Amino acid sequence: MNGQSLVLSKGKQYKSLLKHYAATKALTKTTQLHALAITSGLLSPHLRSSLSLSYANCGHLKNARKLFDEMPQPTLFSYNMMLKTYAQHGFYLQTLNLFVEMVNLGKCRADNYTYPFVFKAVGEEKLVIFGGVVHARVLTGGFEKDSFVMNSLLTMYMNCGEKEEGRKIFDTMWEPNVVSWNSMISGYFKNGCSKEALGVFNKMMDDGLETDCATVVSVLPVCGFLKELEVGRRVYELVKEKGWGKEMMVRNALVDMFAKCGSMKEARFIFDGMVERDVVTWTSLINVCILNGDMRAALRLCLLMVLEGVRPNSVTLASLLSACGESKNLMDGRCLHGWATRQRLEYSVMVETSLIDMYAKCNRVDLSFLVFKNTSKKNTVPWNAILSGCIHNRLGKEAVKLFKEMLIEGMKPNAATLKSLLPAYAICADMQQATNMHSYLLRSGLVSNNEIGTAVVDIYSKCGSLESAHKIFNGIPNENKDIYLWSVMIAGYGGHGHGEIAVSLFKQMVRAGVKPNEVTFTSVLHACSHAGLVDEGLDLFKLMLRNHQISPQADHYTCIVDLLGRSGRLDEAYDIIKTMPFAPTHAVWGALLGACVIHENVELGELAAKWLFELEPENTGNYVLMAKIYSAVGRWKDAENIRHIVNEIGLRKAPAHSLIEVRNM
DNA sequence: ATAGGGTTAG
Repeated sequence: MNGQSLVLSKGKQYKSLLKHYAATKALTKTTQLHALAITSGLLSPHLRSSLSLSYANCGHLKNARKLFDEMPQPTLFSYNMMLKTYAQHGFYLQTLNLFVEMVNLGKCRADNYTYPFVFKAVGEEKLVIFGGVVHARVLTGGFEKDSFVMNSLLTMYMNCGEKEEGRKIFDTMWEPNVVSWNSMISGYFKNGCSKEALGVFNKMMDDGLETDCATVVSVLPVCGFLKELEVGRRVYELVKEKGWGKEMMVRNALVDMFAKCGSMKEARFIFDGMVERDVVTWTSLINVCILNGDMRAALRLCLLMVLEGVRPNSVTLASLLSACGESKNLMDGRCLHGWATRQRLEYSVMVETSLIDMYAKCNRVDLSFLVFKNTSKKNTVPWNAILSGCIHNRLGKEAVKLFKEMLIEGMKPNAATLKSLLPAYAICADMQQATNMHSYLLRSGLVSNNEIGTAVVDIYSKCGSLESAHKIFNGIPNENKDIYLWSVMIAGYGGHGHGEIAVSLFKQMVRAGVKPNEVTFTSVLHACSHAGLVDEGLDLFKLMLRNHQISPQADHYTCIVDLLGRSGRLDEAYDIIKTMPFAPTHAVWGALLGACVIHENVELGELAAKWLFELEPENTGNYVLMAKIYSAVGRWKDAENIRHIVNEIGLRKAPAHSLIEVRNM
């Protein structure tokens, strides 16, 4: 054997070895062979290609790219493999960069394998403009009949939020297959068109088209969202008929669908019938408990999950943490924070966001900031969370400051950012800042968004400029005036003592065919009580009680007690409290006590105070008010006794809680 | 070698 043929046979041997290493993801062996190839001078372009592929499969992207770059003329296959590797590992921008390099430098023509990787990356990065350019290349390149290319193009548009474009691709497709149909279902659902998604599925069934596992996995979340239990059951029948019930994904989707449709029995039946359960199965069931408000059961399931050897992921923790926030359950929230740390999940964006949100909702925004400080700040979601956390704790100035920092960091605010931020300007009530923000919104074109428009009206009202608020209100077309906008405008006038205008706006709203809800009634009753429109308020309250779609809440009773109490009709106020269908809250008794202070009524004052001392024994304000009544009527001794209690509470109360180190949990 | 599916935070 001469030298030449020895090299060739060695090269062949190495190539087949690398094929094996790539399949078994043997990184160490790949590295060893790489070194051997260098030292023996056998590193040919062909071997580089095999080595690159092996590194790629082992997940060592750096070396894969290095060897790729060392190839004098990478083949189309090598390009495609590199693109695939980047796309599979979530390096979408690198995918697109390499694609541009490959096409623009004229190195290779893209083929039917290239485009799906590219469209995947475009869809994930939501670069729809770029996607359109690649779309054009697909057409000029004559790929419009390739089902893989066209399906990936369809999904790309759906992932970019362009459902109309996606639909167009589907409608003009040469031969839509089951993947195309499934993509339409999931695409519509992702874009908030659940009805259309269900329509696509029904059409598939009616036309007797081919369906598969992915079809049912796509349509089941739609059934759950729409609470279409009957359709969900039909899908379950289909699953049994086709024998897809062994698939974990199908079973998980069934558990979730039945749970969301409120059929715990069927959800449990599927769950219990599963021999193997993964983290998604458990998370789905945990979510069911959370939905039912049973945190203890949810935590018990966590324990069972761990005992079965299934580890939680960031979704599991995010669900549990957000439940703690909703129920102001700081204790469990902190334990879960510790669990997240031990599971090395605390630096996942989703967990960070839920932690920020949970602490803020538990009124511990100091801890939210501690978590936020350690986030990467490259994602808008944690920013939005800390902004809404500030708002929840009425830290308007801090929110505005954070927003400015966010802009400086180069973050792009989205609609959710502004929704979180805008109440800050209403809290600050600083006209200058509000005007600046308004012009920012006008420039960004976001004012046309209904929710944002409502927020602007609210800001101007809170800043005291009812004229500006009303001008914007009038500028919104009548058919776009929804209940939120009306409520804000009514509350604006009510808050500044213009009860008559508030009531007349309320009547206008009803005439315009917008049904008042609990919030509108609170606003208008509040307006009446501020302006002393006692009978007007009583009439509205009676109207509300007669309207059976609206259930009177504690807020409404507080308003009406305040209204009657301020005008001196204390006995009537107490009569109303006695008719309440649920236990009066501290706010209701507080309104009565406040009125008793104004009108120096000892008897009812003592009654209200008795309840208040029981409901919120630590609130010194109640004792002070009662002392005030005693002093006013000359019962100095009683007043003195109560002031004494206030001092005792003050001494007993711990000093302001110190910042607790979360990291030590 | 290439396309579609399950839990989820602001």
